[in-house]
Amino acid sequence: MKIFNTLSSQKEEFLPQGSEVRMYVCGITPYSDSHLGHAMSYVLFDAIRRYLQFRGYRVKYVQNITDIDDKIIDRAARLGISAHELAGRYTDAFFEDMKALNVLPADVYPRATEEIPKMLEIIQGLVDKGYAYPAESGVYFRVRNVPDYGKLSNRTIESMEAGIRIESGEEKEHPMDFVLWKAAKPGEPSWASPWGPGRPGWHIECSAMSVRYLGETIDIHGGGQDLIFPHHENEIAQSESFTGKKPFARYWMHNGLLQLGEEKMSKSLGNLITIRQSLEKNTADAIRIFVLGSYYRSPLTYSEEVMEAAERGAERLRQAVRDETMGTGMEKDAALIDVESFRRRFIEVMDDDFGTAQAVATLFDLAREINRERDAGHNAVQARVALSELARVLGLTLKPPERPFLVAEPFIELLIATRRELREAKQWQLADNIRSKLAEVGVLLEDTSKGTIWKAKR
RNA sequence: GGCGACGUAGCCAAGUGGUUAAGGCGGCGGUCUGCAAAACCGCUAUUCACCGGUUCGAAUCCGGUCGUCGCCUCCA
Repeated sequence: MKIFNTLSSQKEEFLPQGSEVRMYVCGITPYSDSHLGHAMSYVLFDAIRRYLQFRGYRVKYVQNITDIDDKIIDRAARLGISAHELAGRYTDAFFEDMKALNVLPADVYPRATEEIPKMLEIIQGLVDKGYAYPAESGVYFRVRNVPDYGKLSNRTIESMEAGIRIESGEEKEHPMDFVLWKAAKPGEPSWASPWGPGRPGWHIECSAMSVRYLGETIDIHGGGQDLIFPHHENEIAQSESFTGKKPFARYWMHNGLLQLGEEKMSKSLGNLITIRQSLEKNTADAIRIFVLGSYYRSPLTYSEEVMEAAERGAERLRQAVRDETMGTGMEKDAALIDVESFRRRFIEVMDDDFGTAQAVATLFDLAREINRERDAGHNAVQARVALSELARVLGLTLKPPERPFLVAEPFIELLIATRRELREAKQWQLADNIRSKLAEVGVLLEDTSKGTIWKAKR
């Protein structure tokens, strides 16, 4: 298996340290609803995790929740609630979104506010070793003591100095130094520390959680490309300085960013589509096909049209696995489909840095084979089982979408029965009328050899 | 300005030195159907932004030009 490692800028053979893959993916800051950019990242890493398990690895997956930061504090103050309450609310919403997207839960979701002791331990260690220094406004990391600072984002301290503006009142020894511990301002939530009451800086939590739950060297560290600098660069600097062990993470994986129109979809720009908005119009399978239909390191542009295409594709796969359309008198599997070759192809493309786009294409090809056999009167059971199984590795359920007409179902069935009688009496006009009227209210009928089936139009 | 990514059919998107350039959506024609839908079959890029170069051979490597995007500040 090969993985593109941001650290080396090339594909490397994946060799985990042990039988259990230790994986850390940067999580959210819960101050508003999560958007499709988040969905992209977490769907991807979910697929990676599922694939590693499919290949026989045990995986320990940790994802942090940054439940204290400037934006949470600001937003909570404006709403007149506590930062804790606000963060809790959006963390719950995030979990709901993930569940709806069929993202498997992480093994641990550590929250920043619950990991303060470990952070203080690391900060103290960094101070003791001379990698950090306290000042009035907080404790800072001394970037110049790290000779290889910039190795992940491919930049040097010198090259960055040019564009840096030094703000007045800065207490930092060097403009690139970053804060580990922020001294509390009046009215802000704070925790006691040897340097006075305060709260953690942004990067320290990931180091603390990573080390605590996964050890000093982890296998895979993932996140969006927007985190490469400064977040992951600083994580490396502080973690490796603290533990004295390199590398902090053996494989750094970064997904490309979701674009909306001409720009990146992001909270700060405000041009976003939330996961729940998207789920109102599209199924989770469609969103996953949209995300996994291209190479994860490339940027992906959202549009209604592309989502619609993904939805139709999802429907096509569902059609192939469902058995309502299979006749009862069909021959069972004449072993006409070489299921193993599809499985091999799936593994081959996924082994090459998680080629999900080609994996999805493999699913479509298998679906076509299944449909072809069905048309020829063969019930390709094994192939359909394989399609479901491989789809599940990508987190696709291929289950029919929820039918939103629960109460109306008996009436729909009644209309279908009436229409059947009309068709038997060759009252085509009336029968067609029922079909088109139902279509107008979002119920699509299909007359198959086994009878009429219906589905809800999304 | 520095670092990085990218430009493949109407749209999305694989492929990164050598058989007919994956797959999805859309479109057109056909099969099936009372008609549809779904499904299947066929067609839909002699060509991979442009210009040079290397090579027996390049979408794939090198140089240049044009264009798009990201990061360098909070962000998946």
